[in-house]
Amino acid sequence: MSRYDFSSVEAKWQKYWDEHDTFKASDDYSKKKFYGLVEFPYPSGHGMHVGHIKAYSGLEVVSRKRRMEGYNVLFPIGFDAYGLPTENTAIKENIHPRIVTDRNIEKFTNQLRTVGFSFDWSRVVDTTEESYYKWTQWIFLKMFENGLVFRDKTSVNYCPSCKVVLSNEDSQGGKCDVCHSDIIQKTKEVWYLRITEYADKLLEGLETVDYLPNVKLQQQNWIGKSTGAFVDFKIKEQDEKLRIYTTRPDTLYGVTFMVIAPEHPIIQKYRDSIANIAALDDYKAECAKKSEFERTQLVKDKTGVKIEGLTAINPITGKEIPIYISDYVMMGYGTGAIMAVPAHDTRDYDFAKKFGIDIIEVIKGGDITKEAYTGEGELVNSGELNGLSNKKDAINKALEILEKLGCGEKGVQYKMKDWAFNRQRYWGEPIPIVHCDTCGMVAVPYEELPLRLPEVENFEPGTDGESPLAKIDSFVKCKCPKCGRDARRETDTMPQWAGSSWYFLRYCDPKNDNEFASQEALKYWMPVDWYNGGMEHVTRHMIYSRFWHKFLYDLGLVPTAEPYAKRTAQGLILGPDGEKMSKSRGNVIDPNDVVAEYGADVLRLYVLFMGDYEKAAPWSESSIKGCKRFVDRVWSLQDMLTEGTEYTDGLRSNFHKTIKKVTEDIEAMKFNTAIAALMTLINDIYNAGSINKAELGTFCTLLYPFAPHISEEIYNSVFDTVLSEQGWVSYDEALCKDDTIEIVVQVNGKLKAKLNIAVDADKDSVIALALADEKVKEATDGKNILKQIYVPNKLVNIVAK
RNA sequence: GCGGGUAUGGCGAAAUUGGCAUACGCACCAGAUUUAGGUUCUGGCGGAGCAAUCCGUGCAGGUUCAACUCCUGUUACCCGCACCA
Repeated sequence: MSRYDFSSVEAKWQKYWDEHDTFKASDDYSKKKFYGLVEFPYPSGHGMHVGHIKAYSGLEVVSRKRRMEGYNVLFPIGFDAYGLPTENTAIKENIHPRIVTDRNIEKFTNQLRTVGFSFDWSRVVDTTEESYYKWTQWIFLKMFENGLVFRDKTSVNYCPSCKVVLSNEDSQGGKCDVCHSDIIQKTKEVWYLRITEYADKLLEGLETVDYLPNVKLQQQNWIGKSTGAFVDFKIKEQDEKLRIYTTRPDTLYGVTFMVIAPEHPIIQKYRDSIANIAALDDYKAECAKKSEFERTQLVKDKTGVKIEGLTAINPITGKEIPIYISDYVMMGYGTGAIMAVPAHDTRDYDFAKKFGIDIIEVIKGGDITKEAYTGEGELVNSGELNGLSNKKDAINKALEILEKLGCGEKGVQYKMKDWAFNRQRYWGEPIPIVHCDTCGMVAVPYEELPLRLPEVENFEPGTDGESPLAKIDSFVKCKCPKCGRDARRETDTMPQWAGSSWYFLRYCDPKNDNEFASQEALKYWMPVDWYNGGMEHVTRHMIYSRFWHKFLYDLGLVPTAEPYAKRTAQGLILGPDGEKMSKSRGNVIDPNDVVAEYGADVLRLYVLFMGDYEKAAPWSESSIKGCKRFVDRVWSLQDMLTEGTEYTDGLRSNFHKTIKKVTEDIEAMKFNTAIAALMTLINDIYNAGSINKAELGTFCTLLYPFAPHISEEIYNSVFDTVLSEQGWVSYDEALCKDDTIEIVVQVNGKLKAKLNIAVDADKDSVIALALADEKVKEATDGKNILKQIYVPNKLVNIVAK
């Protein structure tokens, strides 16, 4: 057999699949279905790197296997094409983002096709197409209609480099998600989606889905539900109450001061009666200047200013308590005010030490002269709460007292905040709202959707966070849909997460002009049976899309409460240097180069063989050669081909075992060991010296999900039929076992001998055989045999002393 | 600081979940084929030792006939959140 010419074979089968619609999902809703979803890419100008290939290869293998198992498979792909990098390229090269997007999508498409992924190319979605974003706007208006959209003027995350307002999810770690600049806080009126309204549903829904434990946990932590109490403290000098949130109302007797955020409105309200208002203003201004990063670096060194002129009264003890402002209390969480219990909270403790405030122990167990005690213990110095040592009981009792006094109640808080939903940029979906002086905010009528993105000369954002759309008079000036008077259009656009929040629904029915997808299609295809993607999206895209989905579910527009039944994640491919792949490090591996040198099958095999699918692993230029050799050895199997319609005796159990292993490993995403099993099998075949037709057919089938091109080619040349149109192979559990088996004989746990025995031999005969062994005799000579352990088909252990 | 994870040959990694530690691949060594090899094939390959044997899964203990696997403690690295009251 001549050398394997991978490039012509791969091109041949890609053409065949394309022409025969091999991977097109059928509209026959009577079949059993499988919906496998991978995160659609953002088509950047750099093209894909091998990390994308790994991300898609997992479900690619599963999907190919599922089709052979008789499922109607939906395995779609699309492009999440709105976003800043495209717009920045457009500005730099002075061309329209549409052109940049089309160019990039073409590049990505070519790359994906070169690798031979079995996507249904007839269902491609592009979030920037009118036929798609029309429905993104439509869902937004539904939310608007249902009170989930609002505007608020508060402190927001702002990226000075990108010149946009960012959501909390987009500014994790105090850095901009797009350009990694430091985020600053700015007071601005922005749009919000009321995602917090769905916090409980998002949390509860996690109980019903099959996500990786890690994915669930990160979402739980991100939502960050905490239960506690709101407590009202009277202000001595005013007819006013200061409301705080605490998780430990049982420590109320230990409160020796209070802290409110520098931005707390009560300061403005009573500024005339605060003696040191100038000092408070100065402190507040200083805090505003600090970046998120600086604020978190100063954890130990607490700062703050005492308010002269406002004093709180402890509702339970009646004691007077001073109030401070400090930046360790955030306006964005709870009520922006806390009761400080320095004896039992490390932050309050640090603050009290610095400002010389009393520290009163109310929970026994620690040494509060040294540090705050945050553990559990018996309550002391706490009036009627004294003696309680169970935390839960103490909290309930405290709540009871507060409720009786009418100055407190149970409360729940979430770390998750409402979703800042607008960006001051061009390349996004226009927000379909009109501002009318008479009617306020008015929705663009549904029949006018899509509200098209207008043509612009200049995509540069304005200096003070103003969208480029604001400069287009013809876009901005409009009539109010309600009253017909002159009005202004909203000029901000949606964040890039909008389009990806429902794309999996569109795949079910991508060409529909009347609905975002038909109920019939949704009922059949949803939920997504298996979703695979990156860990970096579990607290952004996944939370957002689950929120949109749950909203649509509440309106009766989608059939399932959760969009994804199962979610897994792939590990990163690191550069050959072990560092994260990035353009700046220059360690990016281009899949096109790999395909050109080794072929698509080798690339596909290698990204799955390199290690545990869920773990990060560095790319190795030399290791990939092992996969290349394997593919060449597969090709050479044709040289040892013999006739035969059944497995030969010497290889029968090897084949059954390998079918079982590969079948199970694919389901468990253990692709590396599945491929290793195929390598072991081919070594066995080489040792046997020949392979018959039946065996080669099975081998090609097992290899097909991983390396479909060479599998199709060999199978086709041997059987003259097309492998991708055949079924999956089965195995017989009984035939996975050999007739005789090697078991281990140990004496006192140390390996002494190996025995070949019949499978399922009885205990007595095996032990007799073991005791007869020379080495065993030697090791047990002159000793008492205390115990004989026999694990069937595994080992014998003789315990002797 | 809190939460989660990982640690096994020179390297990437396996181990039926308590039962032969290192499958499979890379690298390396030896032999064969080849005019030649960044080809192919065969064999070897945890450490020490001539050997029998001993030691060996981050470290220290423990449970067990038997521990990479379970328990206690500890160290290092990675990821997520981070003054969340």
